Amino acid sequence: MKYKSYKSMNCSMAQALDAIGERWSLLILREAFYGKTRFNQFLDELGIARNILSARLNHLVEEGILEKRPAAETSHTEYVLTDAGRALRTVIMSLIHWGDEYRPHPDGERFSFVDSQSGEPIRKMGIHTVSGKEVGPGKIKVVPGPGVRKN
Amino acid sequence: MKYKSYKSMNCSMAQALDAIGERWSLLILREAFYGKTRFNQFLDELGIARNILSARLNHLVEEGILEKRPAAETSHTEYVLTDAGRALRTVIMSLIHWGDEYRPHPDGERFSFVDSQSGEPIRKMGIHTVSGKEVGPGKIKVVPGPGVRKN
DNA sequence: CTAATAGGTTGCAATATGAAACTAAATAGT
DNA sequence: ACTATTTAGTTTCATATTGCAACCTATTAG
Repeated sequence: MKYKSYKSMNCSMAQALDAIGERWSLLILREAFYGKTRFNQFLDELGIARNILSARLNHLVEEGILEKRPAAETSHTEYVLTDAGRALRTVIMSLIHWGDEYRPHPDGERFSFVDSQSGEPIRKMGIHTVSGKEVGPGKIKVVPGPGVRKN
Repeated sequence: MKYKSYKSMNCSMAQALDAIGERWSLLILREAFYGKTRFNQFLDELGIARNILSARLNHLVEEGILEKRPAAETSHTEYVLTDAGRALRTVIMSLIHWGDEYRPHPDGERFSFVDSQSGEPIRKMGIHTVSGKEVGPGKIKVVPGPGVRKN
């Protein structure tokens, strides 16, 4: 991480990207969502180089997004999502929905998602007001809060 | 984009990341959402190098996310979001919300967002079923669709 | 006890990024 | 009309990151 870091920017998104914006990080996290936990599982699934995978996993652990620990009953290592990691599911789901719509697979949807409790399908990600009304593109107004600083 | 492309992966998210996953791309798009349209506006706001900004803008145009055109009344260039570009607002909003929560600014929220029609605040991004019920972390089940191919 | 698997590290070539200098065209000021 | 400034880039070069392959060590399986 010696390319210019986004950390100095006063922007939540820049902070997020500093944690997960490196090449491969989100794909690793997607696999973690799909239940993968081990070094070689990520390796096989993604076709990423070993040294890069190692660097990314370490970074995600440092950032508090994954936890590294010995797997129960064995001395294998496993990487599991923390709360902060699981909270990235909205980012991942948004990217998947965008890809489904604008970069579709010719044969149809690759995966769909359902609520594991009710079995009900998951709805396309959208932006809503607190009262639940959908907010269309271009209808979002930005309001500066107390944490804005002008350089 | 001559690093190994994610295009060959059969995953919607990989396709999305191929379009917007390069360094700086999402920050440029955030500025576009905030209403910036011109080369020097992006430059001043982000502190990105000129050559990189140029490369990213061209790539986003190729990917159909921005449109490059002469601004009305002048011969200046402007870059504006296409529909596909505007559809990325869920990704951006998800990242901002994650950053607000897990990488907060000590003085408080940097920006908040409201529906420009009603003025009502925008709700934290979440995952919902089609009937509107919130789906918690770990409650999402993945269902393979017709577009899955096993390498 | 031996081979295979898991989880790495190291070295090197190929690529990407960042900073600064340089262009060229359009606009603004006098 | 002429000059200075702004806009939107391109080029060059040093530095940083990525990708690939080989190597390594500790566990587990047979």
